[in-house]
Amino acid sequence: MISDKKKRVTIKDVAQAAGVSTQTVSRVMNKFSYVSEDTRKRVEEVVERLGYNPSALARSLIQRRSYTLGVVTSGLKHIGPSRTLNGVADKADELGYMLLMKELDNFDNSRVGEAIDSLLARQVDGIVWAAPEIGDNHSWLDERLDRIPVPVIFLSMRPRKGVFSVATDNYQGGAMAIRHLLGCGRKKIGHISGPLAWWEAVERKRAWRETLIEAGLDAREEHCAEGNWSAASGEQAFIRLLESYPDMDAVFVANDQMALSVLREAARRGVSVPSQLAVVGFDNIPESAYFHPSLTTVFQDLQLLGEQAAQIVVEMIQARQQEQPTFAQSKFIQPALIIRESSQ
Amino acid sequence: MISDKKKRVTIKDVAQAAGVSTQTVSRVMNKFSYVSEDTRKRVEEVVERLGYNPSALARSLIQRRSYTLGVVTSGLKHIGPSRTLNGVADKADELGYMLLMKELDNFDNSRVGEAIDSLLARQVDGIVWAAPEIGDNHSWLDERLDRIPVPVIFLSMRPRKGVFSVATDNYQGGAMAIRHLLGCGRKKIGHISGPLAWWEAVERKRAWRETLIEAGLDAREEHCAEGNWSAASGEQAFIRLLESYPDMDAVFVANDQMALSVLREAARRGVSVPSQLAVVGFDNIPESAYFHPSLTTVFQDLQLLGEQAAQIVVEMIQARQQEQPTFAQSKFIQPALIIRESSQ
DNA sequence: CGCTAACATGTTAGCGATAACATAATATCA
DNA sequence: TGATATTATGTTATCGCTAACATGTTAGCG
Repeated sequence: MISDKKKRVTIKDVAQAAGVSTQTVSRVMNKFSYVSEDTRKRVEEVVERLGYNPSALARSLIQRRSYTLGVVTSGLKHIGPSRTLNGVADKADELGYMLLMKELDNFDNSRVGEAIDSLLARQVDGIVWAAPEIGDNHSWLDERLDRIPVPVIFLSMRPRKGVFSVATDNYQGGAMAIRHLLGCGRKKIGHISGPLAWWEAVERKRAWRETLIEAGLDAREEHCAEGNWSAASGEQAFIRLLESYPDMDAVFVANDQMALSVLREAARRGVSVPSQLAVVGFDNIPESAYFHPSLTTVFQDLQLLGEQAAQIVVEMIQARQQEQPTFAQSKFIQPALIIRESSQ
Repeated sequence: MISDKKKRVTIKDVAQAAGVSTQTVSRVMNKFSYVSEDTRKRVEEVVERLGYNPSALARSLIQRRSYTLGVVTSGLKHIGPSRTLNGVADKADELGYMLLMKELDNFDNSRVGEAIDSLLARQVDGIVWAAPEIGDNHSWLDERLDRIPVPVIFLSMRPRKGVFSVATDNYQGGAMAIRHLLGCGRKKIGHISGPLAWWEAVERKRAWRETLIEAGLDAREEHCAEGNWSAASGEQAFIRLLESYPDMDAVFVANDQMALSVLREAARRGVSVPSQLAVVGFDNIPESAYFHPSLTTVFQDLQLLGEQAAQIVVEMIQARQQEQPTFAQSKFIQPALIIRESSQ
């Protein structure tokens, strides 16, 4: 295989071949400026013939904008984050932006600065921070955020004053699940939470506790077990919960994967779902409709979450372009309860 | 919120503040060149103080390389493609590359040119084509590929002469599944395939047919039903298959999601798995270990697939840099059989 | 017919960095 | 001690494009 040493076709080559200035070629490529029909035709022909593809890089450099968004993700191997990324990608594409990705797994705060710098070095016009809030992994924000010269939007983050964010309304989702179980006549509702370092897990658990208390029922710590989102951890948590809360008649599980384990372990032990134990999950992964029994769950639209994030950050970019002020907002996306066999 | 109108700190600002030339600053930033200890200190201090972050854009322009890979993905909302992307991202990060993403769902070949151009316009050093081969969606390759001036590697594509590719060995995976079932004494093995426009689905089906024939057994068209990878389609396919092949004693299902439906539908109809019907899936999604019964499946390492792709494309880039020739190769990654309850 | 407005094109400068070359000071060695 | 190598720094010319300004040409109007 012979390596092609063909040089890149530049605007100069086109200009020369068409017998015009580079500026004229630039005008043809970017429309909306005075070029005679005649010249336009001629230039377009040359462009076609030489296969000219303008360097977005050079353009970004002079225009000081790249039509590129930076996306910081984490846990991409899980379905949730990749759904979100998909939403961001779709909307960005629709709005004429590309995505520059930075995966940031198990990160300590020291790697954050690096990640941001590497995005900014490439002139991204805005940043979508799609790594979830875990422990204090967003603490860098206080001292670093206002030194970032482009708009940033955060996903799945606890609302903060002066910061743009979008998240599923985890509290509402949890409350819906519990109210549904209450509506089905259940009174002893346990909870298998996600890892409580996660903001989202805390919110779902808080919804469980507060909704039960509002209804005048018990929500003690022994009625709850903590998992780490994985099916394996769900099994363990369920086993512990069965011991600490033996007469429980329903369980709200913080995600579908752990709920799957609950269904299986219940089947194994001859605990009948839903008659003896009602189960409600969270997420609505595609498989959950095909669990046995099918799983009642809280649907969160992560695709939409991503789309909204991209939309908002682009609006922020445009506002800044036009020197309009923007006002930080924390947006919530409402989840929906999907009732299936496991709860009734 | 007042918008910061602070200008970007450039190499010139640093040079001026430190009382040296921009070239010297450049030398300090890039190491490995003669700079006195004294000057280096001074410049580094200024860099720190002003918060200078060199423009990768400007550097890319003059160096004609961006340390960025283009990734073309498809179906990111599914777990498979995002696992692969995760692999690419991890390895790219490790090798000092960033990722410029282009999502290409339901694409016709006309959008392909656009996608490639938009990546090339941003000077990507290489391209990872992670959109699977479906129908003739790779036909553009013949006439376009050698006009792409950077290395390209294709994932999950039928091997082609003169083209770099990496894929799971789907045929081997299928063969493993069938041989395992034969080893368990099954003789009437049905198949639920993926959509046969997909190369991967075709390979798995071919493995089913040929392995059975090698063993002197039947593999007729009525023993097979086609799904579209989704759990819903799996259910339908299984129902059809039960009619066209009523005395089947095992079924090889082309992915785990469809296999999940098979397990559920079997349970519903009182068909006992594995005693009456053995089931083997493909993929090893995390949930499959927690199906009831747990699912025997063929594990394909998509993370590794992505990593290998990134690794190879970077090697190609380096080879080209040093004007070494490269020789196209089609690489296969071996899957592994994971035996669980559903087959024995 | 002269004056302005709209159209059409070209020229120059510069985005922010590095390559390539030039220069000067110091160190090393025959 | 002069020649050569090493170290340290600066100058100039791009990379490929567009902004900003300049200049000409044609059309429209009172």
